[in-house]
Amino acid sequence: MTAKRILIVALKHFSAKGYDGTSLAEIAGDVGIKKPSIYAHYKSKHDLFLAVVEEVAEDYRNYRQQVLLDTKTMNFEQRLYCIFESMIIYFLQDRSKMAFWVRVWMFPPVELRDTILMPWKNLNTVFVSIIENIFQEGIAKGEVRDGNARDMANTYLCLLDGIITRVILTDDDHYINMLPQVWQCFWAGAKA
Amino acid sequence: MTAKRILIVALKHFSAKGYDGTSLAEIAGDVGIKKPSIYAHYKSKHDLFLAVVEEVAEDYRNYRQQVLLDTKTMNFEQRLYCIFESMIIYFLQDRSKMAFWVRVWMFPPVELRDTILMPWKNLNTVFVSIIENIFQEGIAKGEVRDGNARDMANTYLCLLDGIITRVILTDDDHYINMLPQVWQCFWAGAKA
DNA sequence: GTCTATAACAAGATAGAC
DNA sequence: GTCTATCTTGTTATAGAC
Repeated sequence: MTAKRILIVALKHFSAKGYDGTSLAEIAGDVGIKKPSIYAHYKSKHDLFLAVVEEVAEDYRNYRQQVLLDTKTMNFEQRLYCIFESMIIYFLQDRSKMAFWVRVWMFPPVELRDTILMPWKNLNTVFVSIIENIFQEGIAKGEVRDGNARDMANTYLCLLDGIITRVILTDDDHYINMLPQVWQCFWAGAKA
Repeated sequence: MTAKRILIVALKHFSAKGYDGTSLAEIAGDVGIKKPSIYAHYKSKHDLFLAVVEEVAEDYRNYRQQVLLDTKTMNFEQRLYCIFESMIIYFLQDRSKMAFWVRVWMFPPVELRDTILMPWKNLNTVFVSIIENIFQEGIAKGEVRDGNARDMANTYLCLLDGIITRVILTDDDHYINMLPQVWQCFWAGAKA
């Protein structure tokens, strides 16, 4: 199906050069068709971009849900680390997808900002709550030190974002290799 | 000086809409001049953009150096937290500058990628080393738990990046308010 | 230094043949 | 569904008057 091929190529271009930096002619050329043919599948550039966003968001939702399900029986540290690692691996396995993802959420095209950001904020709020609950259970069972579960969840997610941020800026596997050490620092703390 | 006014307005537009999403006509209009007048001060759009990058980088370099100097006499936790907080405050005090900064380093315009990223990588490497040294001293003096100083420095910087990332996505002061709690989580660890 | 006018071009989008 | 041809608009950039 041509529509799908356009979608895949569009993702690659949008992730590398952004919405404004990508032309439909480039996408068409890469697909092997001419520019006007795109309009047989998507009614505008906006429309194509939103389709890519939806595709990527759907994929992410499914993956995240699966990870949360697969780790359900683990103990707290194991589960938190496994979720942590899985999210990094998800983004690393397809750097185009990762770059697109981060670029869209941080710097969406102005005209589409509200359309795009609304569902994401919800997606994020849900995730904070889930992680918070895991910390809460950990505290209740004595596997996590006493403290505010929401603060811990936010720290956890900031650390996750930070690693993803730095992974985007490097081409090597430096940050995936030091994941266990970073986790160890978070888990054990810095205090003597 | 008109050149300076153009620079300030350009920063605002580039940070909100990116390089490709900003036209010289918009900038000129906001400054109160016509589009061709910009060429009396900057020889191209590239040139103007690079001037903004240099301005922002210079400001950041100076600020960071000052912070490192001002905190030199503090004890380790105090100093690490103070640097941490200062960097967040720096970006919060001017959200335009923060957004521009992050956007440029994460998603520079493709044609300027190499020009822009080379000096930044160096800027970052230096910072990692400085933070690593502080952790190293902390370990030596027993104020920081025994461990790898470089890993701690990387964790520290990932957390910093993560907070900045999340601050960009929210309009309120949520993340600056919970800074002490996030720091507490990092410093004390999550382990029971 | 700033302006008007304009060149030169690339972009998104549409019409209509096949 | 894909093409060629075309429209319209917006872009960077320059020429030359004031």
